[in-house]
Amino acid sequence: MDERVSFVDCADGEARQWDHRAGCEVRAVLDRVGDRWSLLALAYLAERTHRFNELWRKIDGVSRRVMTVTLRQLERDGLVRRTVHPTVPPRVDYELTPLGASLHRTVQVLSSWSDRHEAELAAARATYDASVGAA
Amino acid sequence: MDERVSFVDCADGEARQWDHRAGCEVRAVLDRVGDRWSLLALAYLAERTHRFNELWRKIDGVSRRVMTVTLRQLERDGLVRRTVHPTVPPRVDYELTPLGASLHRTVQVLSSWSDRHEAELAAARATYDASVGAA
DNA sequence: CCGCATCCGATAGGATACTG
DNA sequence: CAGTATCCTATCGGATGCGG
Repeated sequence: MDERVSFVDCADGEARQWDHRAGCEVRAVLDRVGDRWSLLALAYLAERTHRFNELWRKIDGVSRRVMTVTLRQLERDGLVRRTVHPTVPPRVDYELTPLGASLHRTVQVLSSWSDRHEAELAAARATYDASVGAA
Repeated sequence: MDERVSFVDCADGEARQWDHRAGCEVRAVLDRVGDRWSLLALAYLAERTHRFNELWRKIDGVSRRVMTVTLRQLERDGLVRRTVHPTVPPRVDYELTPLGASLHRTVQVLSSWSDRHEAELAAARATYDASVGAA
């Protein structure tokens, strides 16, 4: 039997910056959407197309610079389509690609897990912290 | 109809450092296992119980300090159980809790998505980079 | 309106040396 | 063996101001 669990071992067709099979598959996703804002942007765009400022205001808390960077990364990965309307003033629409929608749906599974188990996590933390404080 | 997608809107029973409904549920998970090593540790522990150095050597690339911190966090969240054997030399076993195993299984869904779509992601990036280089 | 450039602080995480 | 302590760097992301 294999000594490694599935997503640990991987084909690593293309070398990553962190070599030696570092949980390649999941990491590939997490390295993209594991940051603070990507998933949130994905979520809003899953509803409907948004303009830049529109999205920026909804996510309020992110700086414009980071909003831009985030969207660019998502665009680069083919998760989001960016459409520039050459009007005055300029108008840029962001919408999910089918790939992005697919990822969004997949992430909901994690979201759902979190939802179902957040009480357990909180309880575990409380127990742990108590035992540490007692010690 | 609701203007927000499910995991964007949340009860936020407990305030987070980043207020205003920041994709709470997914973030709750990602804030724990979204780092560089947690998922990898989870993966190895899903195979079987490991001793500290055993795990540390497998994940090779992580420093001992960070390995410790990572495992402590997982323990605090109730995902990993830490057992100290009062022997000489000391021996500490780490194993997944049922909750940890559950999370691991859930994360595999993401892993699987990444597996199925990594080609598309790579293609999208290639296209994007080419169009940027051409411009 | 959109987004880039610059600056700057916070933090994750690596290297190394030391301890029970 | 299983950590802890200290130091240090790299990266992320916020603030602000300019430019098309």
